[in-house]
Amino acid sequence: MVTQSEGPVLFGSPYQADCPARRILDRIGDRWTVLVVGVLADGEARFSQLSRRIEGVSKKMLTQTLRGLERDGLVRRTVYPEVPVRVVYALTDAGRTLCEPLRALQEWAIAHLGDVAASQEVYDRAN
Amino acid sequence: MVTQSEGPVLFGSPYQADCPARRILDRIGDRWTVLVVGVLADGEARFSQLSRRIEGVSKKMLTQTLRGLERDGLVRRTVYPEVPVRVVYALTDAGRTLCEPLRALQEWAIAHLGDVAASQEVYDRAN
DNA sequence: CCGGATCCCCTAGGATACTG
DNA sequence: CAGTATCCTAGGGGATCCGG
Repeated sequence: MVTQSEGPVLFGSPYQADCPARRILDRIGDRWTVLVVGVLADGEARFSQLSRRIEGVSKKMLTQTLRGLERDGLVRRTVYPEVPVRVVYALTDAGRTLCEPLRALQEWAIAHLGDVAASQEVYDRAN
Repeated sequence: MVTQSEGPVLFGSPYQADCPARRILDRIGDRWTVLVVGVLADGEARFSQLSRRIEGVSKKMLTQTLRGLERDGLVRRTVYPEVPVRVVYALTDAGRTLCEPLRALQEWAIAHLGDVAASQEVYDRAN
C-alpha cells in the first residue's frame, strides 16, 4: 500500500511555490487558526467569546488569526452597528469543510495519544 | 448540523493539560514533522535522502524532528554499523496510521486552494 | 465591546564548523 | 555519511495603551 508512482502523491517537493502541502501547512501550522476553527465549528461566536474559550490567546493573535481566516474566505465577519458594536464570527461553507479533516486529526490524537505517551516514557528512560 | 451537545466537542477547551487538541497541535503544528512523515510514507529513507527531498530543512531541524518522531514511536531509526555508518528511518505501524488524516488534509488543500486564493485576491482588492 | 498601534523580549531555527 | 556544538539574528507574539 505504501507504493506510489506518479501524480501528486504524498507531499511532493515541499518547496514548489504551488505545492499544496506548503500552503496548507502555512495555514494550519499555526495553532490559533486550528483552535479558532474548532470553536467556530460549534457555531458562531463573538470576539470576546472566542477570547474566553481559547484560553491563552492574546487579542493581537486572535485578531490576526481571524483576519487571516476571513481573507481566506473560511470565516465570515459580521458587524452589527449597535450601541456598543457587536461583531459575530462564523465559519463559511468553505470553512466548514475544513472541520472534517481536522476532526480526523483529532480522532487520531485521541486514539493514539496513549501509545505516544507510553513510547515517550520508554524512550526517556533509555536516555 | 452545526449543533453540538456533549462529548469531546471538536477542540474543547484548548488549555486543559490532557486536551488532545493541544498534543496533536504540538506535533503536527510543526511543518517539518508533517513533511518528514509525508516523505516516509513512500518508504524508508536515509538521513541524506530526507535532507534532499525536503528542500530547505537544516540538519539541525531534521535531526530534531526525527528524534521527536522516534520518541513518539512514530518513526523507527535503524543504524547499520558499516564502514560509513548507514542510518535508515521508517514509519512504524503507528506512524503509518497518521498518514491517513494527513492525506485528508492534503486533499482538502488541493480541493480548496483555488477558492482560498480567489478569496484572498478579492479581500486584498477591497483593502 | 472590538480591535488598532507600539514597544520589546525571547527563542525557534538557520549557518557554519567540527567529530566519529 | 550522520550527526553534534556554537553562534547569532529575524520576527512571532505578549503586554499595554488608545480610539471608535
